[in-house]
Amino acid sequence: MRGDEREVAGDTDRVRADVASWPTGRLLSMAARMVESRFEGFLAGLELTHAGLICLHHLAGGPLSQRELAQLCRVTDQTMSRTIERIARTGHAERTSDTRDRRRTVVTITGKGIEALAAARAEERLSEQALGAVDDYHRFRQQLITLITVAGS
Amino acid sequence: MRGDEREVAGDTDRVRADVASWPTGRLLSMAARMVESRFEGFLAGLELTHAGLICLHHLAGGPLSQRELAQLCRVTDQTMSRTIERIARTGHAERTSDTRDRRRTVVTITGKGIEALAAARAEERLSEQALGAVDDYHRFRQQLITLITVAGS
DNA sequence: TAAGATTGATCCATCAATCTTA
DNA sequence: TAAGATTGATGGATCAATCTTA
Repeated sequence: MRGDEREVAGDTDRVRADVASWPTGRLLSMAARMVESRFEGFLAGLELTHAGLICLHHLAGGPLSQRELAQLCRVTDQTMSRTIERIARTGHAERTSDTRDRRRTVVTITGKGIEALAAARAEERLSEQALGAVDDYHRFRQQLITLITVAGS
Repeated sequence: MRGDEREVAGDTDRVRADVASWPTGRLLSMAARMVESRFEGFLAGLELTHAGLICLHHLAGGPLSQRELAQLCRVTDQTMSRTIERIARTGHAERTSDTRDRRRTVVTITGKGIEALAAARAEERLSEQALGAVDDYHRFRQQLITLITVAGS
C-alpha cells in the first residue's frame, strides 16, 4: 500500500528516508552493488568480472601463488581458487605448477590480461567521476580504507 | 591475524597500502563484508540472516506485498521471493494470499519476527560502536545514504 | 496483455571436507 | 602432520524465462 502513483514529487526524499534507518553494513553492501553494477557491463565486454579484475590488479606486479593472491585480495583460498579458474579459462592469466614445490600453483598474468587491466582502469576512472555526488570523495575513500585496515588486523 | 612472526611491525601499513589502490566499489564491498560478518554469528542464533533482518525491519510498519517489500529493500522481486521463503520457513513472517487480488502475496511479521528484530537492533547498536574507528561516523553514513539515493534515482 | 510471484542459471562469497604433495 | 589447492553445500544477489491471475 505504499508504492503507487502518488510519488509525483519528493521521490529522492522518500528513498533517503527508507534507507536512513538501515544498519551501516547494509548501506555499505547496497552502495557496493550500485557502484559495481555501473561497471559490470563494460567488464563483461572484456570477459572479466570484478573479482577477476582485482586479481589482475595484484598480478600486474609479478606472478604469485594462489594463497598469496588470496591474501592480497582479502578473500579465502576457496574463493580465489574459483576466481582463478575463471580468469584462466578466459585467458587473462595462466596457472603453472611450481617445480620446486608441487603443492604450489603459480599464477601469471597474460598479455590479454594486461590489456584488459589497462582498459578497465581507464574506464574505472571515468565511472568513478559519477561518484562526485559524494562531497569530499577523497576523504570518503580514506574512511573506507581505515575501516578495512583496522577491522582486519 | 595472519599468524607469521615476520610482521612484527607495520602490518597495518602494509594492508593499507594493498588496499589504497582498489576501486571504490571494491572498497565498499570489502567493508560491507567485514562489518556484516561481525554480526552474522549473532543473527544465526536467531535463525536470521542480514537479508531477512532488513525485511523484518520494513515489515515492522505493517504488512506488505512482496513487490513492495522488494522496492523498500532495494532488491529484485526474485531475490525477495527467496528471502521471504526463508523467513517464512523459520517462522519470522507469514505469507497469505490477497483475497481481493490473488496474484498478490501479503507478508506479515510474526511475534517471533518482532522479538528477533528487537534483539538484533539492540546488538546492532553495540556492534556498530566498533565502527568508531571511522572519524566522523555520522558523516560517513550520510555520504553512503547520498550515494545510494542519487545513484538510485 | 500485463502484473505478481516463482524457478533456473550464473556469479561472488563463505565454511567444511577432501586430495595431493612436503 | 601440515601446506596448498579443490570440491560440495549454502547464502545473497542478478537476469531470463515461466506460471497464474487480472
